[in-house]
Parts: sequence; structure tokens; C-alpha cells
Amino acid sequence: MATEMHRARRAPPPTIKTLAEMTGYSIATISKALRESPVVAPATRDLIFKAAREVGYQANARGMALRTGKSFQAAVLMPVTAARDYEWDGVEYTQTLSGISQALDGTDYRMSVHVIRDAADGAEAARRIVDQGLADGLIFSGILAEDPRIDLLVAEQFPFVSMGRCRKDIDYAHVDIDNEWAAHAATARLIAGGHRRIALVNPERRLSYALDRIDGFARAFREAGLDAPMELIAEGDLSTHFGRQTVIDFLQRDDAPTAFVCINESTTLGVLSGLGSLGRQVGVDVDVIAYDDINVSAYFTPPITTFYQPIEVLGRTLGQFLLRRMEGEDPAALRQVFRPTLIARQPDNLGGRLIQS
Amino acid sequence: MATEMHRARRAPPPTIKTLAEMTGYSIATISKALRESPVVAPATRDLIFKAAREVGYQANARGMALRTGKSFQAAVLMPVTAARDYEWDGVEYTQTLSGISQALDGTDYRMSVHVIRDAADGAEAARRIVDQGLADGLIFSGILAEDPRIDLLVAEQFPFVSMGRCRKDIDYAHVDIDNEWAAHAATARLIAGGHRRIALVNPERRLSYALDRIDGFARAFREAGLDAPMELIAEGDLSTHFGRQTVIDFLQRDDAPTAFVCINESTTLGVLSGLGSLGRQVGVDVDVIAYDDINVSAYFTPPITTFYQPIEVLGRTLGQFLLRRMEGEDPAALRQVFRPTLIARQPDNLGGRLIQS
DNA sequence: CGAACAAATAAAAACGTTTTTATTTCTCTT
DNA sequence: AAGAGAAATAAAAACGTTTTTATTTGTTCG
Repeated sequence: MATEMHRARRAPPPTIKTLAEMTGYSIATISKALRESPVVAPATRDLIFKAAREVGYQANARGMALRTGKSFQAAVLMPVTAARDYEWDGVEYTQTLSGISQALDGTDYRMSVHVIRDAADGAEAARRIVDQGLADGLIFSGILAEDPRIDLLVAEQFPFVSMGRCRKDIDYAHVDIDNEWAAHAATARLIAGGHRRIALVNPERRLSYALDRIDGFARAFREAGLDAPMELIAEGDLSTHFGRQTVIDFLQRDDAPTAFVCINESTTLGVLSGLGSLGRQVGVDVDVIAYDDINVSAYFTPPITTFYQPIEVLGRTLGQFLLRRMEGEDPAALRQVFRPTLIARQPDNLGGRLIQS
Repeated sequence: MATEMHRARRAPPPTIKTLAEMTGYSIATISKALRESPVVAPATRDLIFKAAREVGYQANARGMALRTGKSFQAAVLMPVTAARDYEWDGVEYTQTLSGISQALDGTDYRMSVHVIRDAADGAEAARRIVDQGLADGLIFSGILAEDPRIDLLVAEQFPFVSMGRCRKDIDYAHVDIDNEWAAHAATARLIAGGHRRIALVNPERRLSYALDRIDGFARAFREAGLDAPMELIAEGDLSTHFGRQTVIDFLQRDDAPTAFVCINESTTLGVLSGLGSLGRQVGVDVDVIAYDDINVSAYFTPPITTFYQPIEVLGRTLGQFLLRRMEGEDPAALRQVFRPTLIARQPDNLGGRLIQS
């Protein structure tokens, strides 16, 4: 008996042909019925649907793909830096993917992830996806001030949604965080607290949102009638090491900053580590406001005041927009910019220096 | 002129038919030549390859897929907990995906990511992938002591590689971290440092590697001729909150632990946060050894001694194994268990209590 | 009553491959 | 020199759909 147990050859899954034989209709009618085409009689349609349910018919994606030329794939470019031993990188992407996948749930689309190592790699991947029809739509982030991917995809009329905006005035679907606003709010808060020497721990300037942040930073000073300390803008990757190094460099200046605005939690951890090494106390000697990406700032020592925006929501919006874009919706209608919320975790008076407003 | 500029209809990409017309051979010969079949004459093959290069021929994945029944997709199940506001979750998955994608680079396979919210969801996803032929192979983690996915896939003879081992004695391809060894090493180190009341901050016991860690923990005590404090094993999700709560709970016991072995960096951050709140100093009042997943423990305050294993390497191995498994290689040959390396970051003597060995 | 038309369905073609089967051409053997 | 066999290639079928075109059936109207 046991030797007879070789796995029974799984019955081939039902196709429209199976349904045609079952119902006596032709495969053409089956196909049209399943797609709810108005040319097939309602009674027939119901009959065919019943048969389909009965045998658990599932359209074969490969057959559909070949015939329609679509791939039923939503591609996502996931950036991973090549930096060795730097593994914090891209941590928030899990949430992004989760959100996108939620939006895709229940549709015919699957999510395929393409890992890219730098901007050039990303442009290449986009090219390949368009040329080879690897996907029907594309989502990507890390938008450059002048992003070749946006130019390419707009020119090719390929559906996409970007997480972030470039600096060109083109119509394209996007989701973004209001970085200008957040940087302004953080900076203004510190200025109101009496700070004048404020450092901005920022990503590389070719990234579009780096410029947005600089804009917000500068505007806060301008509105206070002050000159913005542009020399206190540090540019680097978003690593913990970069945060730490920036603190160590800046604090040995003659005119050292008394506060830091940090780009993300990874750099924040580095900044705290650096301050700790130098024996400076957050909230006493120096103030820190951060942008919170994975929501752990509450557990830093001390807890840090942050701007927070749940990334999964962004991801979900990205996915929803992409679906609509793939349906042919006008990109001009598909844009949303989120304002993160302030979570004040340090004593409200910013170490005793915040002027009540 | 400008109005004439509507995007020139992109020339349809070359197919084997194009090549057939170019070379005068039949599409059958073209197909065989491109796949380096020995039945086609070498001279012909070269000619055809030349033509293919000339027009930049790329096999149409959809055509191949339909004919061969393969999908050329390597599926990855990515777990995301539903817990709100807990975004650290799954951070190490970026690295895993990066590793897998590296292995797949240059092959015909693409990586598709399926987000799962819990174990049941994962089992369902696996079922769907097998039944609908959504992928040709599968990678997943979060292995349970008795994992239905492994049973299913083995029974269906579906190629897969698991990150982690279940507790059943079956042959299947896998990659794992030697959790028993790591937990033993960490515990033994603390015992040697004079600790007797050691807490293990562990995941839920239905996860296979939770049991491995308990085994290692217990063995360390047994080898020292001591009874293991099984009541100091905390079980929970891997959140920062859980780490913090565990410390707060345990330290108000009569017989409170003097040391903590932590499962990952997220819980570690929580543990440190908890200790900070209670005014305990790491390395003085209490010792902590952690398992390092995203390599930021160096920046904690204070830096924490960890066991470290670059996850990207695991990911790469997972991808390589899956490729070989999809080629039909025996799963018994595809198993690798990595031993993380100890990175001692606290004073070597564990707060003055480590007995020189 | 039969032509014109509409409605419903069927047949056939197509998407781009791979694979099975058939045909042609050449070389060797006897 | 005819026949067998091998080598090279061609033809055809198939994978599961969708779409275009064709056919059948029924209804309306002059």
C-alpha cells in the first residue's frame, strides 16, 4: 500500500475549455461571460459563473498575460545602499511594501520588487521594466531633484507613482511627505526656544527632498528675521555613522550648534551616540528634533521629539494611486502630500529655553 | 512640427519570428538555437545568435511562461505584524530581500513579494502560490515548530527554501542561524561572569527558533551544574515595547534577574529603555547581551555586546539554494546553518564580574 | 411571407514560445 | 546504385486566453 502512495498526479486545473465542455458553450462565450461582457445573455452568464464556481475556476494568469500583453505585475524599486555593515538602511521599506500590497490585495496584480543599489541602477531598472514589459506599473522613491526615471516614464506614458516629487514642473502621480513644512516647523520650534545655531542633518543635495528641507529650514530663519546658518547643513548618507560623525565634527567648531534637526531615526541614533560620547546631555546642553520613520524614537534615551507619519499609509496610497493610474486615470488627479504630526517627547519647554508662544 | 510630435508608435519588440525572417530559418530552429539545443548545427546557432544580438532580441517572458507552465517568479513571503504603530517590525527583511535579489540577478527569475500578516495568512499564501502556479519556488521565514507550509510544500514537491528549521525530521532545503549555539554562548558568557539569575527575552514558543534558544539557554546552565531559571524566559512579539515591559516586570520580582539575553535589536532597545527608566546602569547593575540584526547596537547607549550575522549573506544563500532547488537538486544537499560572531562591546569583564577563563 | 435587422453564440485567429512530429538532404554501406 | 540511417531543418500543434469575424436564430415590418 505504502509503496503505491506515489503522489496522485494532480488533476490539471480547469480552464475555459473545461467550462465550455461543462456548459456546452464555446470558449469565446465563456471568456466573454466571465468578463461580464454585455453581449452575452444574462441567463447564460449566470450559468457559466455557476459552473466556474463549481469547479473553482481561476483564470490562468499566463494565458491572460500573453494574450493581453499585460504582466499583471506592479513593480516596486527598493533601494538598498551597497555600504557594508550598514543594515539600518531601508528599514522603512517593509512598511511601504506592506502598504502597497494592501492596496493590491484582491486585484489581479502582484507586487514584484526590484532591488536597486543607486540612482543609476534605478534608472536602468525602470528602463528594463518599460522595455521588456516586466510590469504594468511602477512605484519608486528616492526622487532626485532631476530624476531621469520620471522623465523616462512620462515620455513613455508608462503608469507610475513616485514617492516624492522632483523639482520639475511636470504632471505625474505622486505621494509625498511635506518636507518643507516639517523642516520649517522643527526649525521654527527650536528658534522659538531660543536657539540660533541650529544644525540640519540632511541627505545629499541631489535628492529632491533634501532641497525641500533646506527650503523649510531657511524659511524658518527668514521668518524670524535671522540669517540661516547654511554652514550647519550636513550632507551625507542616512546612516547612523553619519549622524554620529556630524555631531562630533560640528561640536568642535568655534561656533558650534546648540540644536540638531535630524532627517531620520537612523541618523538620530547616531547623533545621540555622538552627543553621549562628548558628554553632552540632550534637553540640557543641546536639543534634538527628528523625523521619525519607524517609530522607535520613544525608546531612545532620552525620548526624542519627532515628526511622525505612518509609512504604511503612504504605501497604501501609492498602491491605490498606481491602480487608478493603470486604469488610465489622469495623473494630475493622483497626488497627495502628507503632513506628519509632531510628537513632543522632550519636556515641552525644550530644556527650559522654549519661549511660550 | 510640434503638433506632429505625438510619440512615434514604438516598434514592436523583435520575436523569434523576426529572427526567423532575418535568417531564413524556421521559428522552431530559432527557438532551439537560442536554447543551445545540440540538434541545431553550430554554424546556424552562431548565425542566429548574431542576429539576435543585432536586433537586441529578448525572449518574451509571457510566451515562455504560457508554453512552459513556469512563471519565472521566485516568491518570498514577507511577514508584517498587524500591530499598529510598531514599525520596527521586519526591518531586517530589506537585507534579506536584497540578498535574494542578488542571487537571482542575471537569471530569468524575478522576485515577487507576498506580504503576510500572521502564520495562517502565510499558510494560505503558500497554498495559493502552489495551486495557482504563481511562482516556481518559494522562500519564507518565521518557521514554526510544526510548520504547515513545510508539510504542504514537501507533499506537493514544490521547490522552496526556508529561513529556519522546523522541529520535524524531514528533508528540505533551508538556511538558518544557529540559535541554540548563540543562546548557549551568550548564557554561558554571563554565567562565567558570575550571573545566576539570567533572563531570556524570547519570541513566542511556537516559533521553532524560540525553542532552539531555550535549548541553548538551558544547556549553558546544565553544563555549569546549575538549574536554569525557566521562569525568567519572557515570551512575546519582538517589539521594543515588549522588551521594555519585560524589564519592568522582571525587575520588580523578589528574585530579579541580573542579566538579560535579548532576541533582537528591537527588544534590546526596549530593554535599555526600561533599564534607563528604572535607573539601572548597563555594565554596572545589570548586563545585556543581544542578537544583532541590523547592526546598530554599536550606537546604543551604552554599546551592547552582540552576536552578529550579516543577513544579506543569509538572503544570498536562500536565493542560491532556491535556484538550485528549482533546477531539481536534492534538498538534502541544500542546507546551511550560520554561526553568528560575537562582537564584544561592553568592557570585556562584563562589568567587573567576568571570571577570566 | 420574406427581407432586414438584432441578438446570441460559435468559429477562428492571434499573442510568443517550446516541443513533437515530419520532411529534406546528405553520407555511408553493401 | 539503391537503401538505410543520421543530421539538419521545417511544419504543426500546443499552452490559455481575448478579440475579431462569422454564423445561426429569432423578431419586426412592409
